[in-house]
Amino acid sequence: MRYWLFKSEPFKWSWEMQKAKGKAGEQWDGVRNYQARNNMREMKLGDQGFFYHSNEGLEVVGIVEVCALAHPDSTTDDPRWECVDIRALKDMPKPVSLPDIKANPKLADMVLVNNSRLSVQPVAPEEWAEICRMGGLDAAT
DNA sequence: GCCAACGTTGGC
DNA sequence: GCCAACGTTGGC
Repeated sequence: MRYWLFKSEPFKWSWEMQKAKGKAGEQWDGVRNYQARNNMREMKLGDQGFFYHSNEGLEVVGIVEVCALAHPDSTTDDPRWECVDIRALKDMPKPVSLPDIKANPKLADMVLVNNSRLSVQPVAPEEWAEICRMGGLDAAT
């Protein structure tokens, strides 16, 4: 299983909205960036990801799970763009903020720190475990 | 609201 | 295929 990070502006698509979709989940549409799309193509069912609020909040607020493989993005006719479906799994007991992440030497290599503009990013297992720990989650569960 | 960083586009 | 111009993103 691999780990990812999904970034969204809460104005546009917030964690609350994602949770409201429940188990059915929702397609992660609107991505118009090749790197982000390629990341989504590599996702498998059951892969997990952080849900990060950009622009406002600037923190990891929850954990999601991939519940549909990459398929055409229904919000565009352009066949280049695809997206996966994700569903909310659980809240971060304690949201992990960007300053917290930047302040942690173990997370210095995170894509979030070094390429803040990429909206769908891979997360290394060690980084996943560290952020779960910071957020008050046992990484094993 | 500003500005830096990055990705994409298009002319040559 | 290169590179300048432009648009968008996102942190501050």
